[in-house]
Amino acid sequence: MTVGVAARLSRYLQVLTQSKKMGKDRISSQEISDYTNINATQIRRDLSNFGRFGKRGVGYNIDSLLGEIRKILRTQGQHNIALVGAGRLGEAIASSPIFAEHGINIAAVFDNDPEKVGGSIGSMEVGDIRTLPTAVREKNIIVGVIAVPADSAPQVADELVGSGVKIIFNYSEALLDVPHDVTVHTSNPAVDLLHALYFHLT
Amino acid sequence: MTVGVAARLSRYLQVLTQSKKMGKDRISSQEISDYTNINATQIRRDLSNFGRFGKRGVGYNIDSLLGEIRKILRTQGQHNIALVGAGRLGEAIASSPIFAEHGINIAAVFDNDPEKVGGSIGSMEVGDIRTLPTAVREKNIIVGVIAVPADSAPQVADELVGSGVKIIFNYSEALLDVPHDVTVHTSNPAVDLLHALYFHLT
DNA sequence: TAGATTGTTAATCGATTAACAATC
DNA sequence: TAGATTGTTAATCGATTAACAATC
Repeated sequence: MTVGVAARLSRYLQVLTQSKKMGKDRISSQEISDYTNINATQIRRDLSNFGRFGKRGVGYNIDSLLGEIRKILRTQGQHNIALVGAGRLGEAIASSPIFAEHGINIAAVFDNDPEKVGGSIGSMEVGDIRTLPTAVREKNIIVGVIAVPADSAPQVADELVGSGVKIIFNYSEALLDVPHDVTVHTSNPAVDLLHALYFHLT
Repeated sequence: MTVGVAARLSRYLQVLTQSKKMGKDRISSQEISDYTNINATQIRRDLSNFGRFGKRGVGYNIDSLLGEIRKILRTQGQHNIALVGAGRLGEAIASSPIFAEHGINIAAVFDNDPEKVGGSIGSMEVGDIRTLPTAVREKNIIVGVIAVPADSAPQVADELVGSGVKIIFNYSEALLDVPHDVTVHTSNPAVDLLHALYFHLT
């Protein structure tokens, strides 16, 4: 499977999850297209790579399609992730239902500020960053989320990599140097905004 | 210009901005590639569409390339945006330097909670959501950022659209229905995480 | 000069789309 | 049956990559 297909399947998953919440029980490729801006033919083609999940003239059953896509993406189980940074952004991430909804469990929160260590975020205690390696090993964590200011981000990235984390979500604007077997996703709303503006102005 | 090219140019801009901060004054396509995971040939090809900005054997001058890309994306000036939601996420967004660095100015913050209206975020006063249409008109705002819980997001989207906003950044997991001339970018870290995990597990 | 890196060509591959028969 | 929507084909387009001459 290519990167593109997996990324799109994840987005279908979100639309299905939300549509289910809104009480719908079936959906057409055209409806998914309206929400994702992905062409309806592309959606049907992506799904038909893996089986015949729809009913002609009717659409897709939301529950059964959710199950099929989860099976394809192997996101049935729980995944533990570590959050580094107990500031405003860290709090916002920890309190968001977005992760839990997709079986992603924030298993540990860390900070290097002694003022914050020992405090709590949601129901979790903020741990000292020096206990990161132990937590990563014990809780089988492969994903780390960086929610610290840009100037501390490179050091946090080193610590995550040193602890054995293989996927890093970087919410700072810093550039991170990591080994080739580690994946970095940098999330920068300003960058997205720039190209959205470009097309608006054109 | 296609969507892809504009999106990539925006990412080059981020790498250049950060590299400049780190004191570098030139950069090669290979270095940009290391940070973005975009193929170096692709980067050179994207840039050479618009001119010959590099020096063979040397690379690109960071200052001059920054200027060229800003010219191409027309992001020279200031853009005013409206932020709706003065909770933890709203505060995190308002206090982040990411937007200011790219000439994006958070011109107004709104909330519907009377407890929060009149309070301040950074140096800005939180306005009543009912004053949104006036602010959008007076400050020439075309971008709205939604940082409220999913259940209020659809209503906020309606109010933004009604006020004349044309680009919405949605940080809730809600699905938004908007007219065709309005662009919605939904930012969902959990969705990104799912497909990152897929490739790790494979 | 020798080494490095751009700019560009040519070839390949995946994404996108329109169209429509199949069928619920 | 009539209407709707899937699954699939065929054609097109843009992205990606390797390779390398040009040139700093």
